[in-house]
Amino acid sequence: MGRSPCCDKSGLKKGPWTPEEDHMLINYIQTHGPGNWRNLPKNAGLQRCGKSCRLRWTNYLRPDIKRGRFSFEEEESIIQLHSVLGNKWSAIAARLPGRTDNEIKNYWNTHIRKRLLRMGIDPVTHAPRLDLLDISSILRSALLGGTNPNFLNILSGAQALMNPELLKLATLLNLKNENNTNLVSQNQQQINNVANYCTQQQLQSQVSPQIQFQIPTQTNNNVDNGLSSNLISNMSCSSSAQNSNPCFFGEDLISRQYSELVHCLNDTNKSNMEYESVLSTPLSTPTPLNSSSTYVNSSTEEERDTYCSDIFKFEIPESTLDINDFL
DNA sequence: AAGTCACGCAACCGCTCGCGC
DNA sequence: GGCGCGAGCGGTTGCGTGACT
Repeated sequence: MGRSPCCDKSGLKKGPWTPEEDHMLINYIQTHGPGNWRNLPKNAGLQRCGKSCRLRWTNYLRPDIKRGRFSFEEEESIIQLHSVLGNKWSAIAARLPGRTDNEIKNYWNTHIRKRLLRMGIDPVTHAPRLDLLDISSILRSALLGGTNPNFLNILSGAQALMNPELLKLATLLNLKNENNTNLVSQNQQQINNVANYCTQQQLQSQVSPQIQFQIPTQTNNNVDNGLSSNLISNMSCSSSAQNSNPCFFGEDLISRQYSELVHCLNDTNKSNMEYESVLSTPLSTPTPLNSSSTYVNSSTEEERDTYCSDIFKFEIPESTLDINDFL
């Protein structure tokens, strides 16, 4: 079955609408209401395709359309909705009063998409583009005890892409390794388990759109239940992700690996005091994704970049990581 | 001042879906 | 069930404009 043209295109005008055409269309719709787009141009005296009239009305002339710059709240909503709905622009527009699907689509393609790419976030999956960073090698370097004076710098560079709890763990291990060179040889297998997990997680995260939104809650002081459970919850996908993501990583394996690791760490410590002090220190203060309190509508594009970077960023204050505090 | 380039956005195109016959 | 049609949706295009050289 051949596709019939939406209208007879001969003699119909294309291109930008003139103010006169807009006025004619508005007048007609105000009198007769929208609908029956096929006959509307003829009845309104417009030399336009009905489809073109509908688009002009729905995307530009409709009185309830909100013009102007997108607010941070709207931008945040778009990102969140897009992570769930994908390129369903009409569905996203339905949840943003006054915005059209076309406008949202354009804004996504010209602003948000580019910003996410700059941040190393895949705009399709909303996952960090870990293919740009060999995290497993960084963690291995830390976990296997290679004394790397630039380790914290490496972590700092990686911090925008990594799970904050992994950073804490790797940082901690690096520091512990400096203090106890026997740790590696004694617990090689456990450490390798974690490193291997990180490698798998790195691969998984490239197809898991939910991971980057697993903003952690405040770290629990309890080493065993706090670190491992919090870390596990962040490494694992959300319940919805578990249902949809075939790559979901079972919690049993993660739990076992981290129980082993935490047990290993505890064995090497006479006291948990310094360990807990590390964990209780606010290494990260992630900005809640849902928080709108930090938004300023009049902010510049650069400020938005900064804000959006902060969504995925967790600070590691140098003072917090003063090695002397741990020794 | 003129030319070039990059960007943003309105509009178009082609496809799918739903409904009535 | 098949067909025709209208409407809607998502991807793409092309023009206007401002920045840059």
